[in-house]
Amino acid sequence: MPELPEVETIKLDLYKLIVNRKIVAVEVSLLKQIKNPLKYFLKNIVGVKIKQIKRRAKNLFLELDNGYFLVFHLKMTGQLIYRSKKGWLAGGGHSIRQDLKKLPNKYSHVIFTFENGARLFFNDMRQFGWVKLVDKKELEQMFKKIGPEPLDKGLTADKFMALLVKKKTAIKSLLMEQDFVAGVGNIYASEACFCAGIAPIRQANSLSPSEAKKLLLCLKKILRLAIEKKGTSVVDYVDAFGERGQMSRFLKVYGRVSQPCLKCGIPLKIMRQAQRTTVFCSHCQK
DNA sequence: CGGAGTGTTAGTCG
DNA sequence: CCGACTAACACTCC
Repeated sequence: MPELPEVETIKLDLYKLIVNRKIVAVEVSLLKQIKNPLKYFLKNIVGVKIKQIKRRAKNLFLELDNGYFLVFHLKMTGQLIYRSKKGWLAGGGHSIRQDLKKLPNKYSHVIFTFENGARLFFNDMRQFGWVKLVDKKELEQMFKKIGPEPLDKGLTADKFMALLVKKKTAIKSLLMEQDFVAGVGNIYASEACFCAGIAPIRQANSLSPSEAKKLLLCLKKILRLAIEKKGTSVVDYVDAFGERGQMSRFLKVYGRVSQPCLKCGIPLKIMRQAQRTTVFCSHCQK
C-alpha cells in the first residue's frame, strides 16, 4: 500500500506518540527483515531515545539521540502499528484483516517496546520490507540518489521540465522511478497522468513545457489531497484509530478499469507497463 | 485446484 | 539509455 501519502500519514500519526519515547526492548523474530547484524542492531537501539521521525521518499526513519537512524521501508505490505499500554492503536500500512488485529500476530517480525509500556509492531506479510540502523553518513548515502520530493517548493515547473527532457522513458514509468522523483508509486503516477491528460506511454521528452507544468501541478495536487485524506485504502484498510484512509474515493483511474471515464464517459482501458497495471482513458489522455 | 494478480524495487539481459 | 522480465513472499480472487 504505502506510497508517499501513506508513509507521510503514518509519520504524522506516530509523531506525537513516539518522539521522546525511550526504546527499552526490541524483539526480532525474522532476522532477514533487519539489514544489520542482530547484535549491532540491538546494541545501538535498546535504551535509546527517539528524537525525531521523518520521511524521505517512501522511507520512514527515526532519528535516535545517540546519532544513529532507524530506517524503515514498508514495500508492498509492511505496517508500523503503535499500541499503547491500554491497548489503543495508531499507525498503519497495508490493510489489516480482522483476525490479524491481534498483536503481535504471525507477521509481527520486529517489535519495539517503550518505557511507557507502549509497543511498536513492524509487521509484513510478504516480507519484502526492511528496517536498517545506519549512521549519518550511511543515511546520506542511502538517500543520495533519490530524486527531489515532489511536494518540495524547490521542485518548480522549470526544474521538472529540465529533468524530463533528458529522458525517453514512458512518462508514467518515469514518475515511479525513485531517482527521478521521490515517493510516487503506481496509484499516484496513474492518477497524475490522467489529471494532466497525458497518455502514460508518452516519452518523457515529448512533453511540451505546458504539459510538463500541468503534470507537476497535478501530481502535487493529488499528493496533497491524498495526505489530507490519510492515504488510499485499496482493500478495507482501517487505520488504527479505526479510521479509514479516504483517498480511494477520489481516485479517478486506479482500480476503475472498464468503468466510465469521469471526464468523457467512455470505458477506461488497462495496459501493462514495466509489469505494472496502468488504467487510463484513451480519449482524454493523449 | 491452478494461475494470475497485488501498494515495491534491485537486478539482469538484450 | 530503455524496456522487458525476474525474484524476493503470502495471500486473494476467479
